[in-house]
Amino acid sequence: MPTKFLVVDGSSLLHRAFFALPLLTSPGGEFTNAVYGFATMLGKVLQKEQPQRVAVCFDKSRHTFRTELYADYKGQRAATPAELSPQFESCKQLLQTMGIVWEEREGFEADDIIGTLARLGAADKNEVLILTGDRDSFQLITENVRVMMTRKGISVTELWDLAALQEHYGLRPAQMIDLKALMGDASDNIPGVAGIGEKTALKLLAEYHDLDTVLANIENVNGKALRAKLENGRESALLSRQLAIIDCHMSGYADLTKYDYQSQPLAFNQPLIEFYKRMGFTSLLKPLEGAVKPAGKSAAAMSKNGSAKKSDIEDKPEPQADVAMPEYEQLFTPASLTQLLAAAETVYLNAYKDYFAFADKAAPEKIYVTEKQALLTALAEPSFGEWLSGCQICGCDIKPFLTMLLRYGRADASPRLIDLALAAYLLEPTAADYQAQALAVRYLGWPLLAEKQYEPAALAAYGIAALTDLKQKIWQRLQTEDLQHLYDEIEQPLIQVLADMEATGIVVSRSTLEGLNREFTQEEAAHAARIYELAGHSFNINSPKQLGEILFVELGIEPLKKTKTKTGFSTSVEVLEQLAGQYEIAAEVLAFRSASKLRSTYAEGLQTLIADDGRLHTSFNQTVTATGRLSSTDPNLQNIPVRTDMGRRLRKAFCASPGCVLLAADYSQIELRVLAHISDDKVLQQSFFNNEDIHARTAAEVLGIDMQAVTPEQRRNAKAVNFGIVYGISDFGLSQDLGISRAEAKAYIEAYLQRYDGVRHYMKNIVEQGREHGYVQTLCGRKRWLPDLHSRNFNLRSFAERTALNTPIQGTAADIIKLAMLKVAADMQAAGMKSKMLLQVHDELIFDVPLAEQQPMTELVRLAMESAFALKVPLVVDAKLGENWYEMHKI
DNA sequence: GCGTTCACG
DNA sequence: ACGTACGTGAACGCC
Repeated sequence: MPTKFLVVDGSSLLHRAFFALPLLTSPGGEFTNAVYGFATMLGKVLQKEQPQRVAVCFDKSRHTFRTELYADYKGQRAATPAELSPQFESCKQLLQTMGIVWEEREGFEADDIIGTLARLGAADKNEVLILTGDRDSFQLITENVRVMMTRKGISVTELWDLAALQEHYGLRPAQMIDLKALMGDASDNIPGVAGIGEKTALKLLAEYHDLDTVLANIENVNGKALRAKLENGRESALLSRQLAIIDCHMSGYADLTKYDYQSQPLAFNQPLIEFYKRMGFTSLLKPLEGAVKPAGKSAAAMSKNGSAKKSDIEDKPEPQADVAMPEYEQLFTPASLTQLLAAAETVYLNAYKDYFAFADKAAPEKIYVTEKQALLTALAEPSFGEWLSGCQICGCDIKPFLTMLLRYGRADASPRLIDLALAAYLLEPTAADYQAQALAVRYLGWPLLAEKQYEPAALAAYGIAALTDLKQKIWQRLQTEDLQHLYDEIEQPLIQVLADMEATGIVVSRSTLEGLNREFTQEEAAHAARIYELAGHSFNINSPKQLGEILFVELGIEPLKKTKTKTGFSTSVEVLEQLAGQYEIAAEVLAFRSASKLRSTYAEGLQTLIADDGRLHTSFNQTVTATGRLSSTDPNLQNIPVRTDMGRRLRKAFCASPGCVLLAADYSQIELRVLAHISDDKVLQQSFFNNEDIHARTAAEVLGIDMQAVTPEQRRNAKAVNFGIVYGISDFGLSQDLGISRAEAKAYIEAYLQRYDGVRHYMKNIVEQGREHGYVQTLCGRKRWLPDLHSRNFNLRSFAERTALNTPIQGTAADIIKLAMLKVAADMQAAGMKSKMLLQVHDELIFDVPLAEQQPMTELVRLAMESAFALKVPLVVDAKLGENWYEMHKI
């Protein structure tokens, strides 16, 4: 029985599929159309042909032996679209899950590997089938080698063998090379003979059989013009022939057994199911309906009728059950860790829950795991800290470990850091998970784990095992995406600064919070009592469902709005505010809610997180936001109330250390200044050069009046418009914000854009740019991918367009303050300041400052922040000093 | 675990 | 005609 060997041109098929199908995206936002097309085509052929061996070949880079021969080979070819490039990686993941081997080699094209494999595979009367999207491989056809080519997009495949070639071209396979040598190939930029196309070339080959004979008989060729063309094109034809010949004798492919392929029913290939789910290929999961699952939760569901429910497919990815865990040694006295890893220059670190896994990069198979408690004890060992400070740590999200070192014993620690989570964040800032296991799934094609089934210690070790390959892959991607400098110059150095801030913490007065708690509780009770009185009975005011029922059913108030899911009545502020004038109960609910929020989230909530040192140690997350901002959790110290006085009084609890004051330095209008720079809008820029009241100026411009004549209300409206511009304005949004009609809002926006022409152009250009590249960028080059700019869904597309407008502005502001933090930290160290940076609140930095350093710190911080980044307009910083975060006095 | 609400820039 | 402002995190109710 002869073997059937399927050899696939991966590069060609992906290109084919990419251009044939609309730009599809996965739930996670990755482009998927090419992979989808590839998967369906490959699936069909595997099904139909049942090959015993399969190999998929890819082009490696543009540089091949053909470009050595002829620099312009494929020279005119457009760059691979940004939406396609990442799909090659996804495609390789697909192949891995299917157990299919793929090949690529520097200096060669996919065709050369295909040719080599076809030659070897066809030996001993075995059969080879080449699946491709172009005609280049026709020259490889023999008795035993056939070519299957996709046509009409990807829906139809046609089979080419010796007979088909004879019928269509009247040629033998080897003559296909000569055909190309004569007629050239526009898509590969093979010149051929100028002025000779397919018709003439075929005629010549019919008469003279091959190129050499044609060239030897030029004088016999009919037609003077044609003879001249051939004479002039002789060299070009010979070169073209060289370029057209596929190299069928590459080394290293002799062992074909590595391509042995075992087809597996989808239901038994959990990694493939995960992959399809991740890609959103629901149609490819169809075969699962009615299929029997191998094991796991769904067994019970199937026992009744023998078929899995449809919901099994639509559920979240079901993780793989049986993955081999690496071996590791659990150390309960990790002082020995110092000895075990003492010689390591780079240490791999992976934390999972309260377990920390370590390994020496030079011998990564030896993994040690310790529990957090044991590690904390070990921190007291001087040698441990010394060793750590001298080595390099590589892992995912290293900051919590560093903060721990700084907080518990090793205040001097500053190891060099390679944080793959941060690197991956730059590549895909909207991903949900940057743990090593998750990155291994996305970047290495590892199967999704059923984490519940494993010990945390084993999972910590499992992540370690991925780090070597992840480092390679992610660094490579960082280079090709041109994001390395953001990692080197911003994110990586920021780790240490943030860890210092977290370890330091901010003093919070428990007694102040307790006092406020009593006050808020009283306030809350008073409003609750009045609400029950008005309602006629008591109920849970905090339940939007119960409240809606009381207001809009029992009391018969006309409902203004439904909740998003349309399951109930909306009781949001905007609704209640509209009702507050007419119904006392609405006003009371608003007051109740506000007191309730201040009590539960702040007065009580913050107290639970005060540490033994009397301070709050927040965590700044560096990989959460889509724009590059930081976020803060446990507790969130970036949303401490400020807008109402009642709430603002919470800030009295945030105090300077003894003998210190707090210094707060915030950027004035940083986002509008960034907009003035990016849009190059001269009116906006002039405002900042003149240090004007920016909102008053906007009102004056839009209304065509004098700045001095602007009323407070006019200024307020203009402010809303300025905010709207930064957010990616819509007339609806503005009308909601200002409580005006859409028509009025629209007129306002139009008037604004009349005066701010640069902004109008920015809004248009940035969306176009995003559509073209697939992403938008900040001034520092931070990227955000926006596949929905191509969506045919109006909603998704509009959202993406507003995001395209906002992200460069918000993200650049985020870049700037990060740079400022680095500069401030460096300058403080250089000046030997004892002050401490405590908090970052997006456009504001808070410091703990010894009394003696008030003056120099204020100057240092202002200077560093204002000079952190050179925009076309000045950056202006307002600074304040005070004993606590409430009483701050401008300086 | 998800939806609603509301605190911040 | 579509249904909307950008970016977060925490508490709470409810299933």
